[in-house]
Amino acid sequence: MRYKPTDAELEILSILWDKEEASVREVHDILSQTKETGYTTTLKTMQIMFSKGLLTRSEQGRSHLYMPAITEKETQNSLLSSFMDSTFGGSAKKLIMRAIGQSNPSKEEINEIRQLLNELENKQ
Amino acid sequence: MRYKPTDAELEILSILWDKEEASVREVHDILSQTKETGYTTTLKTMQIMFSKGLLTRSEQGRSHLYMPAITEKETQNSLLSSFMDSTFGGSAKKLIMRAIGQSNPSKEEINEIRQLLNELENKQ
DNA sequence: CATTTATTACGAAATAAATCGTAGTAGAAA
DNA sequence: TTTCTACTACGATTTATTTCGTAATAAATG
Repeated sequence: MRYKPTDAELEILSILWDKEEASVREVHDILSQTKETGYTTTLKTMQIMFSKGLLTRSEQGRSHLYMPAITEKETQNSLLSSFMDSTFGGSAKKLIMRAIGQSNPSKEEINEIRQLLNELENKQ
Repeated sequence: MRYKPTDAELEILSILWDKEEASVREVHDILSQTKETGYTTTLKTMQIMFSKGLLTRSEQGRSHLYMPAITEKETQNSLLSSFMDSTFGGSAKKLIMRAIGQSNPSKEEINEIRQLLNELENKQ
């Protein structure tokens, strides 16, 4: 797949990953809580996403019900890898260390990360 | 500061962070090793970056010597934080766990990350 | 049945980013 | 001195993305 959604597309995808499926109206109502935007803008963006294959849709009476066509995880992975390339010269370590340093994780989070490191080490 | 450079700008900044300072010609020669692009495109982009305050420059004979006006670290931090927001819903933990899982760190890298976690824990 | 409302479709404008061509010119080379 | 070369400046075009207005119409409401 490897399609890189734009910013506006990603906002809509996030809503749909959360709700599983939704009409343009529902998406727009959520979107407009945090962003000044017109209904037809949301509609048009979702139509474009449908035509690009980012969303699927089914007829629901006279309107449509939209669903994401790509998973949250594969999209995050693909965006993460291009972000890592462009901003951290491809170095995962640099990105990870910086994110840890910048985010001030709680004790619990630190332990979760430790556990993941242990698991990875055991697999090697 | 908090200015978010575009992709093309970031590529140029990366070269200048590495070389400290460089002429358009030098930047372009490096850039064109990995990317099909014309000299005046690089020039124009750097002029725009200068006018935005992303670069400074000094007269060097008839040409200019450009330097980054923002540091690598502050730029990475700012980009990291907006990437975290847009792609991982603001969750540093999710981003970190994913990056670790995806990157398959070596034993040495795992230990470096562990050490950073220990340091953070001791500070709390 | 007539009117209002909610929806889609779609063209087009607005905005942002990247690209390139041309003109002018200082300095180097012939 | 004349010609060539390398550089800047800058307008304009191209491409991508986002935004919005209008028309058409099905369904709901009065």
